[in-house]
Amino acid sequence: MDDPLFDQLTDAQREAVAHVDGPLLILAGPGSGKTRVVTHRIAHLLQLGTPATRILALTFTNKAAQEMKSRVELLAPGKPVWMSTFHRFCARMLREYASLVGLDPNFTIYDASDSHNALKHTIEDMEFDPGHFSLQQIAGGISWAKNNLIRPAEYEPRPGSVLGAIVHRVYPKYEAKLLQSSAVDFDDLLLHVAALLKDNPEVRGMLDARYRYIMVDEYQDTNLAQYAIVRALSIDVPNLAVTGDPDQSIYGWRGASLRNILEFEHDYPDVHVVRLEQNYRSTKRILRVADYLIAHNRRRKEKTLFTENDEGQPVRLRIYPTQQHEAEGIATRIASEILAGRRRPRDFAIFYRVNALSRAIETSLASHGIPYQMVRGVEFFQRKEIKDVIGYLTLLANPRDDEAFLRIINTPVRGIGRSTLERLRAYAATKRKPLLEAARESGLVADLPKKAAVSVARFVALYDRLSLLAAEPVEEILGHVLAESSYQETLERSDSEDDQERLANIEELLTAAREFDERTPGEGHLEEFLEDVCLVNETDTWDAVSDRVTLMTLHASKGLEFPVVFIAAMEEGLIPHERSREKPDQLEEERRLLFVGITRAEEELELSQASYREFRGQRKMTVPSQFLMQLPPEEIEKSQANWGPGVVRHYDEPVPDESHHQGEAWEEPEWREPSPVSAPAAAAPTAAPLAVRLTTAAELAGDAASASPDIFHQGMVVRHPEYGLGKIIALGGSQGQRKATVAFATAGQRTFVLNKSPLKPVK
DNA sequence: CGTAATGAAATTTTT
DNA sequence: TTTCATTACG
Repeated sequence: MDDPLFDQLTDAQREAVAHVDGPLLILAGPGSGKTRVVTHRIAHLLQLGTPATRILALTFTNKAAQEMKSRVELLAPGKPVWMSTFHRFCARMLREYASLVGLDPNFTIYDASDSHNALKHTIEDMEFDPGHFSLQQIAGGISWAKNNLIRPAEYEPRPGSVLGAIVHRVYPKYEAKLLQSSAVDFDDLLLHVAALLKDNPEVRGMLDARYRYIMVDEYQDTNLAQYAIVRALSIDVPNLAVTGDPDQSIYGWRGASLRNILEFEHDYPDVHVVRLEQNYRSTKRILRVADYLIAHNRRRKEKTLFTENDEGQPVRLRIYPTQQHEAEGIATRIASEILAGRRRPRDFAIFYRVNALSRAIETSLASHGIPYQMVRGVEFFQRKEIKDVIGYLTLLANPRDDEAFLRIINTPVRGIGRSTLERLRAYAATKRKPLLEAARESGLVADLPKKAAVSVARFVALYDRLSLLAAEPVEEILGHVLAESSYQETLERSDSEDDQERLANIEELLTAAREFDERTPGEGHLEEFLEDVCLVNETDTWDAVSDRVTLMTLHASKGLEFPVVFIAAMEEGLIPHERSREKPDQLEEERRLLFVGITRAEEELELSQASYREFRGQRKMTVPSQFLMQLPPEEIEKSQANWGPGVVRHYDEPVPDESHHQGEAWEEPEWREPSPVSAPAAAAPTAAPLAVRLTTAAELAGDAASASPDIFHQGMVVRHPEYGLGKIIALGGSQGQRKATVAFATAGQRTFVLNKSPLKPVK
C-alpha cells in the first residue's frame, strides 16, 4: 500500500483503516492514535467512492465530533460526512419523524434542570406524596428505565421496591407531561429514536440503507438505548465500526453498559477485531503504573499496553499534612517549573474526584499568580439569567412548552404569583390546553382577580409582540426579549454584583447568538439555535490554546492529554468515592477513573494525599486510597512533606529542620496574603472560561479604525441628530450590514444600518 | 405577592 | 462549608 493515507500508520492502525465492509471492533488503549484511525478510515471510505452522506460517525461529546470533523476536513476537504453526537443525531431524526412519536417538529429539548422541574410539576399535579424519596431519586429511576429502553407502559417495578412503585406511578405521568408540552429530555432523544426504529420497520430499513457505514466512538460508554439505535441501523448493512476501551468506561452511573463492548463479538459474530496497544503519549513509567493498576479489575478485556517512549521520571506520590499544604505544594511546584523556564502554564493539569476539591488549589494558584482555567460544573447555559432569557426563545419556538411558560411568566417579576399560577394551571388542566392558551383566556379563569388577569394579559401581549419576530435572526429576537420584557433593565437597575455579572453573561449570550446568525444565514433558525444551546456543554469549550493551568474533575479529563498531571486527594472516600464502595462493579469503575486520569499524563505524574482534610466544614483524618496500594511500588517515588505552615518551598530542596513546627504546626495553617503578581505573564486568573468564545479580538484587529459597529451594544443609550435620545433594543446583522433597532423617547422605534447612520453613543 | 430566614443535603454529569 | 428549596413573615 503506497497510498499516502496509510503512510504514517502502524500495522495495527493500517489494518483498522483498511477494513471496509462488515463489523469492526477497534480496541484502543489510551493514547493509541484512535482518532487518527477513525478519521483516516473515513477518508479511506471516501476515497473508495463512498458518498459522504452514506457515512455516519457518532461521538459522545461535541468536542470529539468537532475534532473529528476538522481532522477529516484535512484529509478529505469539503465532504459532508455526518459527524455528531448521539444526541444531536437523534434530535435531527426526531425533527424529521416527530409526528411518529407524538411530538411537534419544533419540540423543546429539556436539559437536566428543565426535566427536574417538569418532574416536580408532574408530582405536584398528581398531588402525590413521594414520602422520603427525593426528586432526584425518582428522576434517577425514570432515567434508568429510559436508558434501558423501558417505556412507561412497560415499566414493572421490582417487587418490594418502594422507589420502583413510585416510579411506576410517576413515570407515565411525567412522560405524558413532556408529550403534552411537546418536549423531550435527554434520555428521550435516544428512547424516542430507538422506539421509532423499532415500531416503524420501513423507516428503520430506509435509514439502515441510508447510513451505509456507521462509526461509533467511545463505544464502552454506550447505554442500551444507544446500542439499540446503532444495532437497528446496521442490520441490513452491517458495516458498523466501533472504537473503545473497556478500561476507560467511567459513565456506568449514567447507564453506560460495559456489556456492549465486551459482548460486541458476540452480537456481531463475524467481527474483525483490531487492538491498538501501542501508546504514543506517555512515558514507560507512567504506562506501567497505569497498567499495573488496571490489572486489578476483573471485568475487562486483557490488553498489553506498550510504548517506545522514554522511560521518564518516576511517578511521584506526595503526602501532605493538610489540603492547604497539598495545594500549596502543587502550586509551588508549578510556579518553580514555570519560573525556571522549563514549562509553561498550559503544560499542567490538576485533576480531582469532586469539584468541591478545587477551592484550596485555586487559592494557592492564585496566590502564586499562576493563571489557571477551571472546567467547572456550573455551565454557562445553566445559569439562571441565561436559562431565563432562553426560556423566552423556547416559548416562542414552542408555544406548548409549559415549563418554559412557568419559567418566564413572572421573570422579571410582574406580580403573577403562586395563587394566580395555581388557578391558571387548574384551568389549563381542565381544558387540556397549554398554559399559554390558558393565559390567553385569563378573563375566563375562575376566581382570578382582575389585577392578576390584567398582568397575565399584559404578558400574553408581550408574547404576541415578540412572536412576530420569530423568523428574525436570533440576536435580534434576543434583543427584543431583553428590552421588551425589561429583563435587562431590571438587572441594570440592581446594584448587586451578581446582577452585574449576569449582564455580562447575557452579553456573552448575545455574542453567541450573533455568531450563530453569521454561521447560519437565512430565516427561522430559532429551533436550531436552541438545540445548539442545550446540547452544548462547557467542557466542549475548554480552551486548549490559552496558556493556563487546567483544573478539572477526573471525568472531564477523558480524551485530553497534558505533559504534567497532578491528581489530588488520593484518599478513601474520595477515590474511590464513598458512594461507590458498596458494589464491586462501582469500585472497578472508580479504578478505571483513576486509570483515565493517569493515562492523561505525557511526561510527569504526581499523585498526592493530605493526612487531614476539611470536608463539609469538618476536619478529619484521611485514609490513603486503596488504589495507592495497587500501584507498582518500584515505580513510585514516595515522599512525605512535614514542614510547618506557610513555608513555601521547592520540593527538590531537602525538608528543612522541622523542630519548631512539629506536631500541631499544621493545625492552623497561616496564609500568605494572595499577593498581586508582578510578572505580566502571571496575571490574576480570570474567573471562568465562558462557554462562548469572543470573536472581538479578530474584529478589533481588523477594522479598529472605522469606529466599528462593535462599539454599540444591547441596551446602550444613543443620540440621533434628528430623533434625539434613544435606547438600543436590538442588534442584528454583521459587519457592514450591522443594524440596530432604537427606541426613541419621542419618535418611537426605528431601525438603522449602523455604518450609515448618524447614531452616536451617549456617555 | 415578594423577600428573608431557616433547614436539609451534599459524586461524577459526554447530552 | 456551601448550596438549594421550602417556609415564614412583612
